[in-house]
Amino acid sequence: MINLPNPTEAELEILQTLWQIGPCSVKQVHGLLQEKREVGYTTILKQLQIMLEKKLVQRDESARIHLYKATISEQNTKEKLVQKFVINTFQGSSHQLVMQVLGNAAASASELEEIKKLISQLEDQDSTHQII
Amino acid sequence: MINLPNPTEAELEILQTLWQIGPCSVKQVHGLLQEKREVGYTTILKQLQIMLEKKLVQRDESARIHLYKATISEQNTKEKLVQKFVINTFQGSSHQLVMQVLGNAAASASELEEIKKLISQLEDQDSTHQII
DNA sequence: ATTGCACTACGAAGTTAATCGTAGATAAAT
DNA sequence: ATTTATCTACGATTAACTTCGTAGTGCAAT
Repeated sequence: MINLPNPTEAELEILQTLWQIGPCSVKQVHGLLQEKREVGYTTILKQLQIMLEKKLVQRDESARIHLYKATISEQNTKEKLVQKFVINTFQGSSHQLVMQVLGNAAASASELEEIKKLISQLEDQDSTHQII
Repeated sequence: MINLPNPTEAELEILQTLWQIGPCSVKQVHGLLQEKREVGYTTILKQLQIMLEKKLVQRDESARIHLYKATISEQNTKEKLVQKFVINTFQGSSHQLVMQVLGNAAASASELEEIKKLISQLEDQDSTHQII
């Protein structure tokens, strides 16, 4: 497992659509992004070509219309992005980040419930095999 | 209240030290950052000058040695950075971010406790004046 | 007064990101 | 077989960030 570079903003935007709907043509990706903001077709094409060089995606060239798909997983990518963000912004304290987000974003009751549930699970784990 | 641009990575690094120890000379900032990584004196100087133009800092020029201080608050800045990050990476779902972080970063028992406490407070608020 | 030191100002270069226009190639439609 | 539409390839441009070298300025110490 070689370590690929973190995707940039524009690249992440494209990856999100690849994650959502699987292998795509340039046209498809462009169509979806176009709904959100004005962007040229060749811009997306070029991005995908760059991402191919960086091995962030791979493509199927068997047909005339090339199909691109992400080579990196959504989960793993987001983990790394979060990690970097926490280091830059909260000097490595993910706990601080959570407090910040919870205090800030109005969470719905059901969301809070879900988070509580996760915490309970974590606490159970902690009591058995200590992580920290 | 005009809206200042989000600080870049290098700028954020400098802001963190200004937030920590208050108004600083270039020398002080450089000294602290130097402990973490190799960086030239004039690099920091230039950064601070740029940040001055952007109004991210203001400076006291009364003495020969200029003193810089942050014009934007730590809290507010981090809020905005988190907001942007959540939009880019989790398509606006801060709830997803929290789940990701909690599931990932091993939190200590006391930290989990603290988070639970915050959630309880939030739930109390919700029952009185509905936020969502 | 001269020299030296510490600080600021400014310009320049190197990088990376992001965007798009033009050209060339392939297939489809007339 | 031409023409038209649809793709891909590639180069160029622009802007932002980051970094640092050089030069100038003024204070301080001899």
